[in-house]
Amino acid sequence: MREEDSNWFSKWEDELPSPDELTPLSQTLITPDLALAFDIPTPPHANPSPTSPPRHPPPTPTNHSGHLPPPSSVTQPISAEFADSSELGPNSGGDEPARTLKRPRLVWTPQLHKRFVDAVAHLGIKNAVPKTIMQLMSVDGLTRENVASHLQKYRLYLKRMQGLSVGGGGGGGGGGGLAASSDPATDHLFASSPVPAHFLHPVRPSSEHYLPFVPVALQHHQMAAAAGHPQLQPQYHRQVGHFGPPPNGQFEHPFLSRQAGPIHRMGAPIHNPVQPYVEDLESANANGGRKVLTLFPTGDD
DNA sequence: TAACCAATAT
DNA sequence: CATATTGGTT
Repeated sequence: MREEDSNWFSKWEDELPSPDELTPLSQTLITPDLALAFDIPTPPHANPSPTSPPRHPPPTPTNHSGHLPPPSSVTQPISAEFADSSELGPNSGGDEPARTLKRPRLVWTPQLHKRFVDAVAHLGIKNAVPKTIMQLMSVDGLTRENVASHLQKYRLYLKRMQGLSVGGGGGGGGGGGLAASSDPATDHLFASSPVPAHFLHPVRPSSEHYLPFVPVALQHHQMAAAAGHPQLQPQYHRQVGHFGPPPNGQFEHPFLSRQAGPIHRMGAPIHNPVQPYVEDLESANANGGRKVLTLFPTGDD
């Protein structure tokens, strides 16, 4: 019985983006093929999820007297764009059997995960349920199932860490480092994002959340952009063994490959508290020789 | 009914 | 191993 959650009325606050800003979902995660297949008109209103009309989030604050998140600082057009354009099944024509189309596995990139964590952190453990998280993330294409699955894993990760920091004895080893990266075999993606401190106990009312968070999403019809660009995020399914060598010594990540505009950093703190993200050398070896490089341009967001 | 969660399957 | 999918509850 977890029906106790009925207080969130009080919280939520204006932190949440107004319904209008919220759910601009149209960020193009839908591949052109998919869109066509689904008969999705270009205009906003296309949610691939056949089971979830994008409706306003829970009880919308009757009166948002306040303010909502900054208009849009750097609002990165976060889109979980899958790769598309590419070989299709048998049917060269590709004009018909759209039904029964399966989406490619979603790849949780550090960026996406970060958004995920931010959303969870801002919502508070209590309200951090798949649906809400999904809505807050505003990442088009993201489905509740996607988030639910990831959330499950994330919770396990948190639990593991909690048990590790204070327990004692058990296992020996380890060393506790609290926020430090735990074992190489345990964290992959999760370690790349800071874990909100208060993820275990009910968020203290006094303690508001932190971070500004910018759920806003672009309102551009990236459809055109996506169509024009061959690939925004070709993350079909490719283990990150090691990306090709920098063509000219310049990194080019599939993610930031788009958004070529004047990116200004809002009130960026002088120092970036973000984790430096260092990779352990021996740890990789201990795992069996599989070194996963999850490096990323920490310069985003 | 729809959403959550945990377990299971790919 | 990371996600997706399913089953059982609420």
